Amino acid sequence: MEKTFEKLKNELKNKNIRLSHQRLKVLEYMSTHKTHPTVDMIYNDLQKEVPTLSKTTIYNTLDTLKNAGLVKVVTIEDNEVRYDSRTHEHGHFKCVSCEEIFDFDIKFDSFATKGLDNFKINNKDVYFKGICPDCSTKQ
Amino acid sequence: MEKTFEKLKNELKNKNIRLSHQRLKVLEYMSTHKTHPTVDMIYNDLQKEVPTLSKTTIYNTLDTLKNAGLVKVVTIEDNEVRYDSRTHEHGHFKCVSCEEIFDFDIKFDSFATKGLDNFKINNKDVYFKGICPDCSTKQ
DNA sequence: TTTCTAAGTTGTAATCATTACAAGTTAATT
DNA sequence: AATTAACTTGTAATGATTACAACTTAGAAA
Repeated sequence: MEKTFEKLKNELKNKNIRLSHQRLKVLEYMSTHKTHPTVDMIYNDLQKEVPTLSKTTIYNTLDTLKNAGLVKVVTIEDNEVRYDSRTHEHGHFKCVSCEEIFDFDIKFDSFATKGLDNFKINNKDVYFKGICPDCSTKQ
Repeated sequence: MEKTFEKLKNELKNKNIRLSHQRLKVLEYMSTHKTHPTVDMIYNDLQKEVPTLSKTTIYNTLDTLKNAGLVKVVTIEDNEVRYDSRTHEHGHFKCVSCEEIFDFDIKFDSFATKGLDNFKINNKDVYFKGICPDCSTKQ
């Protein structure tokens, strides 16, 4: 069940976050591009529509959206930060060949963990790396 | 079953990686400090023993050790990279209050995943965030 | 042991992502 | 339409990581 741009817009309104032109553009971009983009990808794409857009604004906006729970940060590699607007629980798989990031379903409750009694868990991330089917057959 | 420094040293030898003084110092540090240190922490601590040590060497060495499978990179936050010499399968929990990273046992096979048929998985990372028991009681 | 050399180390400089900041602009309330 | 706190922008500062060239060394060979 994906959230539409309109729904996301309402969520911002409800949280008293101003609906600036730039913010809405970034939000719309995130809701239509499920590619786990980097700041640079967002910047390069959106600049075509909004030439005055600043990269600082994208950083600020993503931070705002992150705090509002509308986007998630994906740190699957140590040298790039990606953003994800799918906020339901799922895992991330990065193909080390084509660099694409795939979402996959995962039941966090199914984890058999030991040694976390009395730990308050607020956030769970599951990152896999390997080769995607397309890249496997190409080799 | 933790690997001793001697065992790690042999693993380097077997992989034809030269046993330079600096490399052995970093390796020894990693095998005795299970704190998931950053490059800076390693640098600051080791400089006391090896004053001429360069930060570049630490980056190079950690990269070598990573490729040799003797250390793992932990990217639980988007603004710091940590290193781990425990290479058996386990998860990482970061306390957002005291910033400490805890290891926990987890059976990767217990994951119920959907949508990863035909994906070759080479690497799995599980990152949790929250509050550790000590910080919970202090509040 | 001594010699030799490919590989490793070092310090400096370059790069790249992110953040700080001050001046100008705007959403949205009155 | 006026007001103002919040937002945006461009530039500059910061901080982590990488590139590179000169120097040093581990370890093989003689």
